[in-house]
Amino acid sequence: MTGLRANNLPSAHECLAQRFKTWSSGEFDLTLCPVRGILDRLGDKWTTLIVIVLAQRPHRFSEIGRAIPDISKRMLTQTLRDLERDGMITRRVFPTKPPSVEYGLTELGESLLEPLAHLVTWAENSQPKIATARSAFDAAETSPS
Amino acid sequence: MTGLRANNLPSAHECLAQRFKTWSSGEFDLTLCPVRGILDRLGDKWTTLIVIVLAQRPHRFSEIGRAIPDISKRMLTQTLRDLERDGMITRRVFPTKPPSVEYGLTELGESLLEPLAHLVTWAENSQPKIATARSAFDAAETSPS
DNA sequence: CCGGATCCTAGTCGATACTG
DNA sequence: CAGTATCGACTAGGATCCGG
Repeated sequence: MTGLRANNLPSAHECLAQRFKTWSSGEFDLTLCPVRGILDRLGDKWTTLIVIVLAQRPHRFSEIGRAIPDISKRMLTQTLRDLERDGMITRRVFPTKPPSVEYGLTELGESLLEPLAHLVTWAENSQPKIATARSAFDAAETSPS
Repeated sequence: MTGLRANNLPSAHECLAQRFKTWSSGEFDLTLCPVRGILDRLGDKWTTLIVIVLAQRPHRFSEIGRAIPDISKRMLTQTLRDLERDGMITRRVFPTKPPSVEYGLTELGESLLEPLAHLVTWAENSQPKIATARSAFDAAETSPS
């Protein structure tokens, strides 16, 4: 009864519902769910942007900074280290003078691109609707009656 | 040369690369990119969880709270209002006594489920790899030489 | 039962200055 | 060039009290 339809595109509904039931059944604690940690990472201000930049080709430290104008060196360093720690990017140091460092995606990092592209596409397509809903909501707020 | 293969699944690489080139070409400012705002929303601590909960069926206020044990009323209220403002969820008030409110996904909200399910699936599948990479990285840090 | 208002803490991020 | 260190502003988020 819980079988997903194999040939057809199963509704995202079912997919997520199944997953959620698994999570919330038994004593699986949502609080400790590792997926949450990962999603939090993706949600932070810079990770996704850096991944997208590196998706094109490996970049050097300052190159990334130029591609993302409003990131500070501090955040760039920190986010890169987090991504490296999670095995999403590689860090190659060339002992040239002055030294140069090149960052690139690992296989794991590249495997993120596909779901990420889906999400970005959705965001682009939905952006007008969201903007509309938002202004409608705000208008209703400011003129209640 | 830049044509995407139409019949085959185009690599996420190309998809994102195209998108990024569009973004960074001309004077399109990444800072103002509306997609960033949307991704930030998804990344905050509670929105995704609430959307997943509501994906199963409409819920009442306290029901959501019980499904997500470690959320405070404050954050629940705030996140729900943000989602409502963005047109992702509906809010129906029943003038019963005591009053009850039911939240449910709109079409727009449901359209998010699919890309979200992709991402969650990816996160679950990649979680072991990430854990491995993380412990390897930490081990290398604590014993440098 | 639903949620608004207020207070307060803890983490996050940016700017700046400094090292190798 | 590629970071590290320190400080300070900002803000997300939890606790609590209150009203409908």
